[in-house]
Amino acid sequence: MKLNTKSRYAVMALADMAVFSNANAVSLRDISLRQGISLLYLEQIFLRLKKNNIVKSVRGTNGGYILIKSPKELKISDILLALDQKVKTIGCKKDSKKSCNGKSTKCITHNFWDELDIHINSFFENKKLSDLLKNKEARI
Amino acid sequence: MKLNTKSRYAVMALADMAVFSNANAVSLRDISLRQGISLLYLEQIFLRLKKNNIVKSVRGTNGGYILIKSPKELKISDILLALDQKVKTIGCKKDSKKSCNGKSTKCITHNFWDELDIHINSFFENKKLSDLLKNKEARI
DNA sequence: CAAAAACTTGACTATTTTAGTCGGGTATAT
DNA sequence: ATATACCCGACTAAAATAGTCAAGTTTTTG
Ligand code: FES
Ligand code: FES
Repeated sequence: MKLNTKSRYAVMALADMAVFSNANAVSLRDISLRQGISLLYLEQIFLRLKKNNIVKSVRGTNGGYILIKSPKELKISDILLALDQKVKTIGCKKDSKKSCNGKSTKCITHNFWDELDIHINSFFENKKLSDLLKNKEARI
Repeated sequence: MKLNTKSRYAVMALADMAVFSNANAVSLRDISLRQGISLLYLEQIFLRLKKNNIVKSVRGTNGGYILIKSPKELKISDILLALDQKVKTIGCKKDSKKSCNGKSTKCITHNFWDELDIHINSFFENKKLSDLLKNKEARI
């Protein structure tokens, strides 16, 4: 039950932006240096963040990325969604007629996994990017 | 963010046992047929459940497995633990001196992931196997 | 204008993890 | 005896993941 690194880095990078942008664009190069994440990897991640309207870009010298929403408004669930990091603890589709084992009825554990998904998703729904910044001592 | 099938099948199989055992041992063959899980795979799973004292076995004809605790007492977290399905949403070790990016201080997001782990683990801690059986209509 | 900074994009690959199988056991009830 | 059912380590194919590469385009600044 692990989160993939793409999502982890995305949250990390956006948190970095929230701290270090002073209404300026933040370049991936700077984030890469501060957070120790590969620049090439960040590019790939920000491509998706941009496509999903989490950030907007400024090209050219002194360019970089800018958060579209304020950290107080940006939900962690928005970030994960942008990276296709769905919280689906099992493969069985909620709306499909087929159960996880190919039978026509839902299996004995189905409702339980549904509850789990809701439990986890609500955590991400209720957390804002700004919530991560509260104890700034923890920052690098 | 997915649960692996081993854990999923383990919960499913144990729920099956809770429903169909009448103080008798339940054979893997029966579980396999009822739940549509490969017998060979079940054997591998129950090996671990046995080693971790979730079930005990009865060999020979009419043998099978028996739940050690009652479904009311068996926590889902116990089951996951038996299968090494740790809920560790990131790789960073809690107690280690090293952060996720190799630096000596904890990264900006560290506490957040810790909270997430606690959130998910408490869900599994508070659910008992018997909780899955409440709406028996859902069973196959 | 030239050059550097920085974003854009798709494709590509090595590694790791996962899911599931195989083969050859051993114990026990009837 | 023999069928049933647990025991156990090793093995493999397929999928997911993490991360790289190559070849751009755009904009600022000297
Ligand atoms: S039918 Fe949905 S999890 Fe089994
Ligand atoms: S230091 Fe623990 S998650 Fe980054």
